Amino acid sequence: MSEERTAARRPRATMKQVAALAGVGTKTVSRVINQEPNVAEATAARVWQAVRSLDYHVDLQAGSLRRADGRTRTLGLLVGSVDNPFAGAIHRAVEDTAIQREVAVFASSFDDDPEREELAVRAFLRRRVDGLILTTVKSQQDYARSLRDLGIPVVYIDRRPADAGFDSVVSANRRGAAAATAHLIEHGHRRIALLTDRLDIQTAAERQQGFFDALGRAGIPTTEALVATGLHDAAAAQRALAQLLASDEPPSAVFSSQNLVTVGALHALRSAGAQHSVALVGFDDVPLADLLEPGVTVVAQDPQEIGRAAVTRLFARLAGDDSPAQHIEVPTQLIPRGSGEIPAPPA
Amino acid sequence: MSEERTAARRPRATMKQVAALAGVGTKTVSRVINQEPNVAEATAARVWQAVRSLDYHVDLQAGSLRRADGRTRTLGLLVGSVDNPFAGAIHRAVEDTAIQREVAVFASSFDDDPEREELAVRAFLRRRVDGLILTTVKSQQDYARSLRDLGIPVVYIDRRPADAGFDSVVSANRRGAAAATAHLIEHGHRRIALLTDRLDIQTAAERQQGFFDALGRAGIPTTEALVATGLHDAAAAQRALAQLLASDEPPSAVFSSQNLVTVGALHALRSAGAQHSVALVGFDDVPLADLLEPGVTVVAQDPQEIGRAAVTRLFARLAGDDSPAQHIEVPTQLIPRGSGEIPAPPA
DNA sequence: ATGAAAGCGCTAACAA
DNA sequence: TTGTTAGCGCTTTCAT
Repeated sequence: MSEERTAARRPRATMKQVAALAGVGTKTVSRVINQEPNVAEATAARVWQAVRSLDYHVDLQAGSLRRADGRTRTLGLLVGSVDNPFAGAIHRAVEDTAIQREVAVFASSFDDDPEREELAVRAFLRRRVDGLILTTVKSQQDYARSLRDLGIPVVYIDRRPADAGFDSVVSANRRGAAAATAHLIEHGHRRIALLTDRLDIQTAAERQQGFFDALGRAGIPTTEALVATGLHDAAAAQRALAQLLASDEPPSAVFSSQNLVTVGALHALRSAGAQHSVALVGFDDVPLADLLEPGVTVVAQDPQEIGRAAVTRLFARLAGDDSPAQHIEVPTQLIPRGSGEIPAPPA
Repeated sequence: MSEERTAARRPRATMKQVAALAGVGTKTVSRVINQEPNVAEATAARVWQAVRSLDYHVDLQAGSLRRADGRTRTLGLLVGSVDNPFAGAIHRAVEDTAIQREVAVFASSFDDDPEREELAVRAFLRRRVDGLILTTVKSQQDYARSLRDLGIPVVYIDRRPADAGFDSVVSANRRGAAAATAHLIEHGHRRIALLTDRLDIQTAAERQQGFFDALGRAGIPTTEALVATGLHDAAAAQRALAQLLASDEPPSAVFSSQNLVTVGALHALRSAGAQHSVALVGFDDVPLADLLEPGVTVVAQDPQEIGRAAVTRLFARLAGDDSPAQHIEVPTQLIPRGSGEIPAPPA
């Protein structure tokens, strides 16, 4: 029988035990642990000694139950999927700021499912998070009233909520998409395909608008555009573009409005041997885009900055900032790498 | 003055208030909220009514303070960086299982810094997580005794801890690296460069061993190998390989032992115009590897399976499984895509 | 500088 | 089926 498994499972030491061992009251232990003033150095030393000897770890949860501000030093982050590089970069930026303030982050994925959005927010509430950074897909955030009434600050990222009274940080979706499309038009394209996600997802809808904005400005009738929507993953995007490419009047250029969709489009172009003849601009950067042949031209987002701005806003609210809600738009950047500069074939 | 900001900040409703409104005792509310048996349907209905009308959300933290098992329904996950796709896939797999059990996940990044590993574990302890899934970089997990004494189950991922008494789930690092190297040798290479991370990182050390295993089996003297270590990001890897390629006796093949290192190597090869002449096999898959020219041959890990196996193990421990520690090795898979099949130049 | 007592919101144990 | 009381580990308040 291994020693490990039969080892006594000692329960967590409590502040009371530490106090007893150090020969002080619990409040003094509390003062020492929380670095409050007015503790004699010798007393503090005895307390730390007892802490070490009992391997004591404070229970922050119990403390927050009684603490005046009621804070749990905890924060909830909801993203499409923690597995998506866009979300990963945001998450990291949020964490980097949170950790400095000794705040822990609950991260959840919701796959753009309205029901899971609701459930995730309620789960965060039951855990008494101090604040939230949320991606939303619902047209109405019905839980928003609860949050406001409870005074729990929320910053929306990537998409804006129905209620403009909440802070938000989003990319310049419409303008970025228009810039991407205009870039293709400048290279002579008129027959441009739009590959995009479900239109109930705000970013997809806005990027579609930007696409149409650019067509309109160039006087290209909307009817010439080839629009495939509802593409929620790379495989769907690949199928959709493959079909368009095989049609009688295939597009000479493609605007893919999201990172996974771009990946699908790249596969479709490659399968059709069209990567050097059909132009492509993607919204949101993809890894190794610069090493492909041709390089993938993208309108890059700045997820790191989105996360940073959001968490900064959140901590400002937690510090008592009650100025009007800010709606931050993080600029996108067109990065030409080759695929977007393929000219249209002569008419 | 906007109505939103002046809105009354109503404090959280308590169970007591719900009980009062429903005209029942708090224990009855508790029973209803927790779906315990022995509550009349009519009573339950009145309670739910009160819950809705007060917008009540139970405080799980307060509950766990008194609950017999003391569980917080919370779990800590420590990874290199939540921004790395390898970690993202693991995280997602962990979350998918956790959410089914209504367990929330704290995710932290530690950048392979031993000090941050220590701090992260202590932060998790103060939050009273029920269990931990940890990546480690320390040679000794000095916090491990605390965890065992406290009876907090831990599953290590990606790297094994010094104490074999803990469960672990890792990739077949040594064998996978040997397979990658053997693959290059089979294609005629003898002068092979190894690009790897800091050797105090266990995975880097094991993959180096695998590399040497393969050289040894092929009778290639170690002295012929070009080894660059301490490469912790893509930029460092790129610089290191660029230097090797510019030397008098450049390698004819490269084994890069980690995803970021592979990305750096790809850039270096491209810059030197050597992507079609110098062979490359990477450890851990990289996004779009199949679309590069040539495709990137890799020994793919299965992060999704690592996460799934780890969280499964963890929940088993939480359910009382006290069988001996399991050390799971998740197989890797060599995926030939072109870069690893470039033959050695004639001697 | 220190400690005693009360109580945060909940669940356990027991009583009715 | 329901309610009452105590107490989880901590911080507050107020005393000394």
